[in-house]
Amino acid sequence: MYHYAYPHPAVATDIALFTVRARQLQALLVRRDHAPFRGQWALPGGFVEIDEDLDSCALRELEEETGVSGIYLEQLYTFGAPRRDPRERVITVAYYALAAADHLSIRPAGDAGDAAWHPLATLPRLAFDHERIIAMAHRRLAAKLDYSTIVFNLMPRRFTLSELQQAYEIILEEKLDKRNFRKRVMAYNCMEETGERRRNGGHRPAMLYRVKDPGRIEIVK
Amino acid sequence: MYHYAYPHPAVATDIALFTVRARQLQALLVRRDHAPFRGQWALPGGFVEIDEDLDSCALRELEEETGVSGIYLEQLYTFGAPRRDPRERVITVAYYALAAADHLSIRPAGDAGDAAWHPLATLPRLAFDHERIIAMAHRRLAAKLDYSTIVFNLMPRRFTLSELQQAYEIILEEKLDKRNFRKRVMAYNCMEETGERRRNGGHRPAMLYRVKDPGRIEIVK
DNA sequence: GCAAAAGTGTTATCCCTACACCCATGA
DNA sequence: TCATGGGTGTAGGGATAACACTTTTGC
Repeated sequence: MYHYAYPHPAVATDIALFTVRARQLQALLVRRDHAPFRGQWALPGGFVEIDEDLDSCALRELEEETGVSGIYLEQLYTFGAPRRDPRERVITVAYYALAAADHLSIRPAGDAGDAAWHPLATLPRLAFDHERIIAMAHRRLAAKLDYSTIVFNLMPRRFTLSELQQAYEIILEEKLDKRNFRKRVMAYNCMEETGERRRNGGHRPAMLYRVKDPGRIEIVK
Repeated sequence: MYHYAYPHPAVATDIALFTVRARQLQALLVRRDHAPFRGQWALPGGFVEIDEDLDSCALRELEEETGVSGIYLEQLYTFGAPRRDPRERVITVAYYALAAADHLSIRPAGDAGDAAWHPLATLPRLAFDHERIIAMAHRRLAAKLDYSTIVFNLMPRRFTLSELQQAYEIILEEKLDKRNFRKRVMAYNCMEETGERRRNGGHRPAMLYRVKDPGRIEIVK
């Protein structure tokens, strides 16, 4: 037992991990197998350990509950309404994360009985205030597309310009002009041709690009 | 005594309240009269009560420690490095706030033995990681000037366009062109002439403006 | 009359937008 | 040969940036 002279809230992190799959923006959800909200879908997340940094907690929880690691992660907002968790006062530091859909192996483990991608357009009812967290993360991501190169965190190692454009269109929920789009992303000067092309059905193969320096992502514009 | 099966961190809020005074961006600091960092300057703030919303906590602490109320407040970032407070694990949800310098009466009270404005250019050594919080709040404020009308939260009820321009210049740390500036803020269409002018030394008096709808602030652009 | 800030328009440049056709492939 | 997505350039319009002189006051 741990005791304190004043009541302390519990602190957790929750992570909205996004990817673009099957031409949809999808979030990784886990099915809860404890009360409250047992059986319902929720964001991966959990309580902060007493000697653990917040970012580390988010990464650890994501790894434990879903097997996902090595992704882009950014703090989003802290939600602390007094009754957002029926058990006790829980303040959650929400994060959002981005990953490429390809060979990201989802391994359900830990608290989570199940982990799966869900399109944002057809989310089930979520536990706690997790719909709000996802909505805010989506807004933030869409805003960042306009002034940063954050989008490359959603792309696989090699990708075509059409795939990149699709990612933008799916997140922003609007069509973009192909020629203007290409001019713009080329001006970022952070991609290079691989020289290889992808053959993909009955049409001209598309050039595959890669990010020049995957670390130096996030330049504003 | 309150006890828990697992250790719980303490949760606090800290508030970086900015104003523009004497042609400088200044932050409101309080002098600590308890350990740790006794006698050093710090941001106003304190622990979240168990049934209290985070925003409410920030407003309450600001009021208790400085007497300031009725201002613009926005959540900034949550800082939770394990040893940022030597007493126990304290996670702080940082806010920033904006106020007009005029008749904002500072009343030192509560935990704080003293409260005073300090120019960001000449901050004393601060307690905890409060320098980082102020630096991040300044960056956020500067960024928001470019795509919102947040600046009006720093202006008194009536102000001149030169004063408004000075606020921009002080926060952005760059000179702006007078004619272009006026075109731009007039295009926001959220100010109106009061009809009165301010005589202020040996030159032509300046028109005083007011914000049309102080509530409807924050429109992006 | 002189110093000092208030006030006021026009022009050039750059960026963004709109827009249509040929190319390489698989069936 | 036809259907499909890949790939390319230019011209017009709107927004932004650069720029200088007159006005009103206090001393």
